[in-house]
Amino acid sequence: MARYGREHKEATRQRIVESAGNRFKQSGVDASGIATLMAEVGLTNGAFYAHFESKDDLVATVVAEQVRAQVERIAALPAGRAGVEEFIRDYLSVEHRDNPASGCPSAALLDEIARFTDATRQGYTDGAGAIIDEIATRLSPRNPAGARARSIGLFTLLVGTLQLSRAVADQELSLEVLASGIENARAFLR
Amino acid sequence: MARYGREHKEATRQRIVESAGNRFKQSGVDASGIATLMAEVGLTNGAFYAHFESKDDLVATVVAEQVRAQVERIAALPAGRAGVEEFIRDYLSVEHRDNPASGCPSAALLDEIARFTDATRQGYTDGAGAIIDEIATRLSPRNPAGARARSIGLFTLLVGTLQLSRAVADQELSLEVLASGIENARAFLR
DNA sequence: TGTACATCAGTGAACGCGCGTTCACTGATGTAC
DNA sequence: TGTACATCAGTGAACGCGCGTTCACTGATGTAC
Repeated sequence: MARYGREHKEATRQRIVESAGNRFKQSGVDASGIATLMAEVGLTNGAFYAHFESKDDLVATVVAEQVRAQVERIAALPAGRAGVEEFIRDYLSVEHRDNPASGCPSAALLDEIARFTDATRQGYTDGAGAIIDEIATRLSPRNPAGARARSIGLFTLLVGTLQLSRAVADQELSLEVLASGIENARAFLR
Repeated sequence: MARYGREHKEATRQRIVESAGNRFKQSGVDASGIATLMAEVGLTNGAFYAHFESKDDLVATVVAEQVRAQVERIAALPAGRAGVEEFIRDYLSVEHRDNPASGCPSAALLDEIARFTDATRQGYTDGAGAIIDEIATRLSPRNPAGARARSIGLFTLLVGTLQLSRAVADQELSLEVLASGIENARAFLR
């Protein structure tokens, strides 16, 4: 339709990436069709290919952007272990459990990422590495390399715990899983 | 075609459930079509509906069967903590990482299970509860209830660790994740 | 023992549907003269 | 200042395809007489 300034197309692309990120985390990638995604940002299906080569291209972009955002969320926490404590509480909260669309992409998509394209997995890998580094630095600012194993343990524990709390149909068990997770995660602070 | 004894239909159904289980864990549920699944057991698409009401019905059956098999694998381990140690080593092995089709359904499917039907999630919940009980009994035979939090922690750590090792594109990082996981998992034995 | 019939697991074509992708077109705006 | 044109983000119909599901049919076997 209209002709816009140079920044307009980039802004539209960004809206697609963000909306798709929410939708992918909520419903899974396979269940999120292009036409639906585009309708959600107020456009029609055809416009998609002015922004992305293919759905795989979008998936790679979205995964990279989502995991980058997760890195930033961690980086924005208070310094040191206090920040990690806050992270654990937020991560294993009922609110996070019940709102995958705005939550951590690893919790929502990790087992699917192994089945995506190499480009997508590479983008995820870079972000996962940054998350591990960020947590390790907070666990042991003087010797982050020595805290890598614990950092990986804390991260995988959080992801597994949130996934399990979302999967189980029993509300009581779900809450027990979250509470146990907080307890278990704190052991990694030592 | 032929008319068979009473046990034949049940055997065919079981072949579908097992083959679908492998396929679901390998490629995901959405990427596994009925016609392909049936061809894998040497039948045509139409025969599927003599065995299951719908694909959702199959998914519920497969998830319940898969998680039940995982419970049995754990139950078959040596008694006590020695069994849990063996479980950790097997679970976080390169072989398990590279063969999702024959591996743990939680590692392959956990984030998707949250998006399945209530019947499927209920079946998963029952199995997950049995896994948690089984591990807790091994961690603390005298007081399994007191070991529930650690049992949940160990299980979620294993699932998250294997998922991450499968997702990352970097072979070195993947091995580091597995090695760290073994180290971290052993902390739950204490 | 031989024949007619009932059973029913499995066949395979067809259904409507939504998928990812393509493409000729639109039309509001910025630019050139 | 006014007009003609180029730009290009977005439109929307159409494509082939595989999906889950339905259904009239097949044909080898067990059973009844």
